[in-house]
Amino acid sequence: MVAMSQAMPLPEGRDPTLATSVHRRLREDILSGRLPPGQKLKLRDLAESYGAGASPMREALSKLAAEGLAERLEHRGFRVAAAALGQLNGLIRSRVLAECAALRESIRQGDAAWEEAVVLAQHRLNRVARSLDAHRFATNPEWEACHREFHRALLAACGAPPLLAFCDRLREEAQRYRALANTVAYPDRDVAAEHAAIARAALDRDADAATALLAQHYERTGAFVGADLGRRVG
Amino acid sequence: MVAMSQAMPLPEGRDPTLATSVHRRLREDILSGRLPPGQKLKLRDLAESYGAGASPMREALSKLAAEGLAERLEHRGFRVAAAALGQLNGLIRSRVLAECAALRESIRQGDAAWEEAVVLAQHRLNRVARSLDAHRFATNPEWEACHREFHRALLAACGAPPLLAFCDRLREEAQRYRALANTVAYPDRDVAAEHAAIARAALDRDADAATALLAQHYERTGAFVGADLGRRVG
DNA sequence: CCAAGAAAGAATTTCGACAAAACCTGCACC
DNA sequence: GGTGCAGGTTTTGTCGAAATTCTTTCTTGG
Repeated sequence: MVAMSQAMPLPEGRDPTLATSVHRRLREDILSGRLPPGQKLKLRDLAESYGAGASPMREALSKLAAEGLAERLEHRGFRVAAAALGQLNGLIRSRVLAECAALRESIRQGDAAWEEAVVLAQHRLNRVARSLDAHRFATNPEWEACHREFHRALLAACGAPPLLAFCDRLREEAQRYRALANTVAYPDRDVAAEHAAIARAALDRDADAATALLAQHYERTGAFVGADLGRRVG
Repeated sequence: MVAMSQAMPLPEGRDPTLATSVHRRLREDILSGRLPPGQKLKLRDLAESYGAGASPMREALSKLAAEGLAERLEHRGFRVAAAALGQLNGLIRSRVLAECAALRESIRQGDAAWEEAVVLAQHRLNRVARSLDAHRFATNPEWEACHREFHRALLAACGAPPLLAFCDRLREEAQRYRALANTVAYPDRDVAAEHAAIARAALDRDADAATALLAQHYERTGAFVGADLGRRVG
């Protein structure tokens, strides 16, 4: 009964509007790096390639611009958001500050359910291969999803939904930078061990250690990506 | 030469597009409370009242939805974002966490220019009346602007632009809640003294004291607004 | 030869009308 | 008496073309 009354009147994404569908696809293309930073987004071409009119396209672009994944130039159209070294640094610093604050609060407030969710997320992350190919690095979407869930689980108990949404957005943008650099960067540090250390510190309610490890985790990744980005630009 | 080359090719907001113009006005109407939370936003009515077609209106609404000031319901149009007590609490907690993190970093990194900017912003805030009317509370836009600048100046040196942008957004949303409750709430606490205390602690590089005061500052305001909101709803 | 200006070309933005979905109302039926 | 279904109505979402703006190119004068 409950299931039915939930399934029928709230199908959520039952018949997504063309604008939102295009928005999702376009976002995916930007995050994956298929649309490179700075690329001009011509309405005509996009409309043709995505099979939509001008209105839904424009709506999607406007939304992307509000999310920071595209830039809008008045009367000059849209382009994919730039990806410069300076912006990467600001992004990483923001991530460290925001996530450490959320993690500290999560550790302070988290209950047993939160602990279990962290344990579970870490377990699932460990059971998935990071790369689809054993020799060459090829991003595994499933690992990416588990990775995201793990980090979200850590912060989930902070009781500040807007902050969590912000962390999600930063995570997305960071994923974009990683995708832009990933053909080269397959650093052989032990990411799983880092995750384990963070999880343990969090479960031990050692906020100082957990936040320090988390900050290190992000700054290290940022250094790799930044090095590759810098090499590519100049 | 330099002045001319700066004035001509980068007039920034020279000829704002109709969509952005409408977006600004609509946002102002939501933030000021003229459009109450939950209000249905019918495209036809809006288009008529703002003197624009469907396309720019829809684009503005889409942007507002991405910013969190409006909600989108697929195939069911838009409505002004809700303003419930639970959301207010999450908002305040987010503000406290994000701004305290930014302030701590700002205190760690701020140089002499940052100190001077803080002093200046506080001075300017003190010279403006908080209410336009001495007897009854009537929001003074100039005071609001100075208030915003003061809090921004405090965080400005943290070196994390995305985090600052996030704080701006939270500040806006908080301003909306204040506007929704302001007919009643003219608490006679000494806000100027609170600001002075925060500024002094920051300039003394006492991060613990400064963040504690800042958190108290927001939580106190939140308590007032929340009390009024609760009285109105329940 | 270089600079400034006009005109053509291309792109963005906006409008008005069309199609599709949701909503409301009234009616028959269990 | 309430439920479910058909009708019309309102509202949203989409398309294609017009209007405006930007960009580029070509010309003209110094």
